[in-house]
Amino acid sequence: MRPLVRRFSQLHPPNKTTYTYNTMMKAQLQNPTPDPQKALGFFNKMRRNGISCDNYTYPIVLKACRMTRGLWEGRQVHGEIVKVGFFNSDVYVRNGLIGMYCKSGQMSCSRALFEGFCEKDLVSWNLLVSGYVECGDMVEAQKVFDEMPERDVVSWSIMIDGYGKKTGDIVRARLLFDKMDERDVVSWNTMIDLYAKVGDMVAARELFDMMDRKSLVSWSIIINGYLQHQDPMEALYVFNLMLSHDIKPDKFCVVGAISACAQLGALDQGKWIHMYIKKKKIVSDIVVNTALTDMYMKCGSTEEARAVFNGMPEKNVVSWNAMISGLGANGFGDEALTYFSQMEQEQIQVDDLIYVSVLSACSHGGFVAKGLEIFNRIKDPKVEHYGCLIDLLVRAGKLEQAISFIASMPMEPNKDLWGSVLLGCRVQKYVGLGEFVLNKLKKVGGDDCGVYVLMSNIYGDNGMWEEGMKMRKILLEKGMVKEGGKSVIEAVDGGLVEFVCGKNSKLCRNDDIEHVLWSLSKMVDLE
DNA sequence: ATAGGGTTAG
Repeated sequence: MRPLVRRFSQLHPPNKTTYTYNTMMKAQLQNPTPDPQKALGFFNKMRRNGISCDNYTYPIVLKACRMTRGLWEGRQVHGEIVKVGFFNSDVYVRNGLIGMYCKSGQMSCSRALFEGFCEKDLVSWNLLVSGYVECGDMVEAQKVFDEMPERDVVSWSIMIDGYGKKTGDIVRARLLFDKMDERDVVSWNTMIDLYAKVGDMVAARELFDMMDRKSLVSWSIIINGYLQHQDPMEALYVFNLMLSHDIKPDKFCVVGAISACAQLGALDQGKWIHMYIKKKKIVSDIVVNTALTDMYMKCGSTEEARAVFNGMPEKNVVSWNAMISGLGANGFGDEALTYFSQMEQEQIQVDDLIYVSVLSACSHGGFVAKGLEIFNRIKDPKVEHYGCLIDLLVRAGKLEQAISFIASMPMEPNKDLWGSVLLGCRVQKYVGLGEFVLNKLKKVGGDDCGVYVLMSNIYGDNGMWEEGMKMRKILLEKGMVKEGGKSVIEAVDGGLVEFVCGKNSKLCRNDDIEHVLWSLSKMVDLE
């Protein structure tokens, strides 16, 4: 039996028509993982085999050039188009050319082509405007926009996005948005995304709530917006809202929700989402799996984190980092080091953050020699790496060695680094050094509330009560208040409850929790 | 067939 469908490569040359090639090239650009290089490969083969191009071929090829930013290839195609005589016959071909030149930043070229067109349509105008926007030339973009014989939602959205992203003029963007006669999903999402990016989640949410037809992009903008601006509770709330509306989230929304669980330490919610992804067959990728690994690690569930990580079909440096930093933070320092060497064996490119994770794993595990060895392998150590090293030495009780390392640093120590030293001063009762460090911290603006409390304790530990009181007085004078600590606890019913320390909040259930803590402490006392 | 929105994870 001959197969009904034959692979492209099995077709004989006479069957390889222009149409077939066009379809193949288009498929390369529309794949989940677009490969414009491959599309251009087909194009070259097409010409080698003497297959003629038609008016559908060139827009596709030009788009491929645009995606690879292959200006040289694009110019060749341009020449061929003129030679073959397609230039003046087809507006799609001409627009493809403008798009290609715009993406390579050749605005004078695009403009000249545009001016020479016998006939231009709305797409030609929009391409020109978006070209200027891309270059950050909002003045010229506005000029062209004003000259347009007619404008559609695309023209307006390009301008809105440009004012927001290129000049940061969100007020102007909003003015344009309000001026629009009609808006589609993309124009709404563009405006909402601008607000979310600058952290104005109130405005973003207001628009989002006003939308009647939200797309998955809209939901993802809001969920990830809350996440990026330290409101994981709200991110999770919106995610659950989505589910209650029977909307199936995609990987972008799901990643936001998983990361929110990681930030909150909401293990049960996280597990539930993990199950939900599997059950609903949501297309996961390396990012989703890395987020899951990180979430399990942050929630202290190392076993499940290992299971996700080891089951990943492919991993990148971010995945390895989630694993290594997670193991270190959960007290599996030696295992973190094992994974690190495995990672190096698999030829994964090590980056700065990996070294931070590995060094802090050494620090928590007390592996001084190993930590020093790894530090010496870093080609261009950053202040964060020195910070890890100092922390490692301080925790190991080697304060003097830490100080001499600081002296050898090619850059200024930051406040975290001095903070580690100050902690060491308390443990080893070094008052004078503590005072020295406090002065350094003042200079880098790192003398926060915790620092004065620590310094006061250093004085106290050494019987210097008056100096200790002085620190307390500074706290009062500067009006420094310890930032309210906040924990989120998963209630028995699966809901999330905030437990706020240092201030009273009517919204949280501090009384209930304090009551439980009180009974627990009584039980401990009885033992 | 050409133009505008989310690149999310450490």
